[in-house]
Amino acid sequence: MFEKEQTLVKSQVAEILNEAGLPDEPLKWTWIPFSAHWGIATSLFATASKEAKAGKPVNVKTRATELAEMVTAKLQLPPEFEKAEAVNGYINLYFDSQIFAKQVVDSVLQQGKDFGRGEATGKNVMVEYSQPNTHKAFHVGHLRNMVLGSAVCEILDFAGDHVIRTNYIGDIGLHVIKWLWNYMNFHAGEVPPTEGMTRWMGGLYAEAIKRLDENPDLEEQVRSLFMRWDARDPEIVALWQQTRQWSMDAFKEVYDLLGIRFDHIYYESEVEDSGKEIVDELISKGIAKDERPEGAVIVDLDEILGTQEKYRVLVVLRSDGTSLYSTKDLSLAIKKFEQYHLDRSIYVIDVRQSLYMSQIFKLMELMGYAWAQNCYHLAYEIVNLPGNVTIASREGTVVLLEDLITEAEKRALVIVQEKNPDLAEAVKAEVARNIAIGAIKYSLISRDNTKIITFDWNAAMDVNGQAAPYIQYAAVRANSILRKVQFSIPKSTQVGYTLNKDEVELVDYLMRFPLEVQRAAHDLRPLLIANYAFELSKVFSNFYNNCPVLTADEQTRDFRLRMVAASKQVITNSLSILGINVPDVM
RNA sequence: GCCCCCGUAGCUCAAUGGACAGAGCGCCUGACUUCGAAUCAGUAGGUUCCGAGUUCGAAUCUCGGCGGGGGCGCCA
Repeated sequence: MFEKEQTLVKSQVAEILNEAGLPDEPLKWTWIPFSAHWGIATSLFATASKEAKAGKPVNVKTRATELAEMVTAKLQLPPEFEKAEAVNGYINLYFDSQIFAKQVVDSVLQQGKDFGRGEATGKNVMVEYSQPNTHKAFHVGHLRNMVLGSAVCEILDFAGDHVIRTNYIGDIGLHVIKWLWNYMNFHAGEVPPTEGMTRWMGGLYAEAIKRLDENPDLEEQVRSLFMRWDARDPEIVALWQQTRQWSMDAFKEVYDLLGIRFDHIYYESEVEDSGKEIVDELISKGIAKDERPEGAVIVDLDEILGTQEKYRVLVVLRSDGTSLYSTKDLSLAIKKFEQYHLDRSIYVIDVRQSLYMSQIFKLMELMGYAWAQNCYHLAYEIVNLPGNVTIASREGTVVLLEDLITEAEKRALVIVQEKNPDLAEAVKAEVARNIAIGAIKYSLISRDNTKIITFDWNAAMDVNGQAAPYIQYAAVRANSILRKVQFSIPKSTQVGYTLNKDEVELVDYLMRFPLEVQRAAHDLRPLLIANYAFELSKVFSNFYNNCPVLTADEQTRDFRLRMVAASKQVITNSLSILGINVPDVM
């Protein structure tokens, strides 16, 4: 925002340095910290350092101070700037509070829900996330993927990319065959209950694992069932289709509840055959070695690339000719680029698959696909249970998603009941849902992708401190003020009074949102938005406590009302790209 | 053995290579007749795991340790 004014001043500074015959060193501009006013700043250490390296006998620190003083003395500030200061080798350029505050608030209110949206980049970016396996249950480990992936999609979209949100359903593979085997032998004809379908599906899978662990001889039956699937035995295919649909129906409920959506859904089963064709191609090209029947079909990446213990060996087909995850992923990667004209393909997958992902990408490169370098593995750490216990559906150490959400809603409802007992029951339920889901999502997003999250019931549903409900509450309070004036926001006028520290800080934070969006998109880190939303809410809460709006004199009241409306808007926008709703009351 | 990630206040975590390392929780003390106290103000809490190096400047980059976690041929 205010790029024109900023660019003008920045180029002026560069010109002054240039005219003084100083080395050309790009300046890095940041915000001025520790100030009741706001503006932009840059240090001159880099320039001074370059001078010193060029042989000039200067002390970098004192020279930077000198330069900063020289520049600020010569600078012709545009009227939008209040003053320029040289401090400790820094140039601080202060904005004129009145003028900038008006501009910031005006643009927020003009742009509304689009405030912060970046210019269209014209880039097609595919983000694959969620990737659930049918015939298994959703648990909190999957939730991190969903929440992260979905937020990344919304952030990229908001930042200006054209995003294709994709899901990749694990609807076939050994786990499905094991489930079918258990169903056919011990649960033939049963149908899932209408409530808790994923629990039932997951339960049957865990049972299959248990039976097979207890009696390894039964593995033979599973293998022969896999062969029947491979031959597309009609009975197996029909049963598979039926049971797979049960899972898909259950998934849809979860996605709807969490407000998660997809533009395209791929299924493993649809890329299985084409994957095998690619394996044949790899063999004929001499990239893959066919060691069947004794061994599998493998690609020795280290041997091909001349690396050592880096890319290792990728198995692309089982020795019995059945497909693996890799078989299908090869085909899918190609299909994605063929179907959409992708500039970038992002895979949101947990960090344990880092080697595997790099193998797939590298193999694509070896096959001659130039786009391989535009594939990116967005790795995130897993969610553990207390005591470093890994969540595993086969171990039964899972916290089911439906249980988590149900419990969170229950707890949220108790609080709503206590804080706001007069609300209609339906409203209470709606509010509780927004708070519960917001709290869960925020707890997963407000940690960096590389950090392991230890799941804890209380932490996941935390409604105190740095958590979604705090942020939602700030927006709700803003909304309450606006309701008092029937949501009639005064028209834009000059700011006719001196803004205090809280007001300046509030406008400062409002202004930063578009930049935070770009940064979060660039780094693929929703955490940055989560932090920003909290900081903004905190600043707004300060403003709320210290700056009376409705009882102020007219001039003050009018601009403060506009600040309140703008704050509500930006808080809402920032939570919105994290997939968190803001209720009207709570 | 090779590779990746993490290590910051008692706990959970932040911090585009920049000015004084910050929040939340917890502890203690205050503020509701006041636009909603799910709030706010204040107190206390640090050898940023250790050691070198690069740099004008390092929690951040490089190297070497220590501690924890993960990955490495037919699971996904």
